[in-house]
Amino acid sequence: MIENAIKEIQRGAAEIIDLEYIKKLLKGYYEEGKPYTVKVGFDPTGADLHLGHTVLLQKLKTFQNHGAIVQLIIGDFTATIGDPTGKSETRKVMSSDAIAANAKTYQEQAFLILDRSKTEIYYNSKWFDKLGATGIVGLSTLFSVARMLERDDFEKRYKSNQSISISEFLYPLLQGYDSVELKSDIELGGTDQKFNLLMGRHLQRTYELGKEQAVITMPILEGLDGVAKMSKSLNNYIGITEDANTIYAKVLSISDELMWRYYELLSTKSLAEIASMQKEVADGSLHPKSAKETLALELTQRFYDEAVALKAKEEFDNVFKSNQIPSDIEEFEMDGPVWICKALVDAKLESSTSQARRDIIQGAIKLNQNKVDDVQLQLEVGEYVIQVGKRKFAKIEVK
RNA sequence: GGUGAGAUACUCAAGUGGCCAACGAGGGCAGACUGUAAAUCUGCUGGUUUUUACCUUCGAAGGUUCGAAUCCUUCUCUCACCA
Repeated sequence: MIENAIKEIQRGAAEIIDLEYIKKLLKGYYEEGKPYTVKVGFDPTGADLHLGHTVLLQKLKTFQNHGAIVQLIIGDFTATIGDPTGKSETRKVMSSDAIAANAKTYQEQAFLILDRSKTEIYYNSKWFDKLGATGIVGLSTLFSVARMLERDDFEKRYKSNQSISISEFLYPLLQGYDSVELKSDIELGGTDQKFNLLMGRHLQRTYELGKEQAVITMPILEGLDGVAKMSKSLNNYIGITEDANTIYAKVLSISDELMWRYYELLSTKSLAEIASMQKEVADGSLHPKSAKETLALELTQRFYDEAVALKAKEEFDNVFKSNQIPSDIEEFEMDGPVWICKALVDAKLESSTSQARRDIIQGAIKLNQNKVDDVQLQLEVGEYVIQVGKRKFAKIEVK
């Protein structure tokens, strides 16, 4: 049982620090019924979850299946500082209302995966407000600048002459202090969080808690382009609240290589199953596209249900295999006659009439399935289905 | 506090008085080919129904000039070295 649990926990993990401690916790649970805690932080500056976040959530769910209580931290205090991870330099100071709203949407989305009854929610302003300036200065004496600069992000930025603000040095300390306050047993995060996670261990030792949290880092999921990490700002993400058709279509658009990565990190199929599919694709007995369809169905189904997922597949096949028009497209009404470029902008298919003009010249615009080649075309009264490229559609009624 | 270097479009980066809506690369979008995949090839990539034209843009504000991304002044920000 414990062996099995360990295997599930190790799956896909980038690095596990102090596996022995995790084994001990599992033993404690299975032999004596002792619960243990797994901490995870959430930065409330953005609340829309995408598949990249679910890698972490799935792992937390695995822990819940094996007796863990998840400590979900809403970093309302740390949000005022900004995590230096990555490059984001400027971040607006958030109002507490906005943080509360983000925290709420975050929870709604997170509980699509997590077990609510095994999750505790904390706002870290609760202890940081109490800590005060003295406490924070005290905290900052516990770590040296030289060690802080060992951190990869900082080192790179320092060497490439980019600015690092003092407050950013504070961030890892504060995140680590959360672990002291909650006496966490395990903390999870992305590989880019490793430094911050290790800080938790360092501080727990300094504060003599008598234990040091184990740390598990999960790989950062690549976005749809297969290169950069999945993120909303790069627009290479699959949001978990997107509609079923979109999720299905986006999964199908990833490269074959990336598909295996997604299988490993997102699918609930066993590693053995995945390996055998991989083999079948390699020897030609399974078309890579149908492997991808299976994945797309699984992921769509996770956030909806089987019937909806199957419908998404059917819709997709209709549109792209048989070149039909999607059944559910946005409709716009406008007064005629209307210039086609203007209509494209009004239907939100193009960002400007100049862009629309360029796309017409390139033959990217179709009107009722026929290519448009006249930039000056006026749409007279009637109903039209207008299309940009392969995937953007709108229905326009000219009055 | 002192000295020096720098800030150009989504990113990197050329341009040091008119040939600049601004070289090049990446990214993005579109076309061909496909499995809406990848790879490859091609085109586009500030805005505007004046589209071989016009308008706005090179950290900010002023100034010089017929003309400024380019010269001058002040300011803001970044970095390096010294203290």
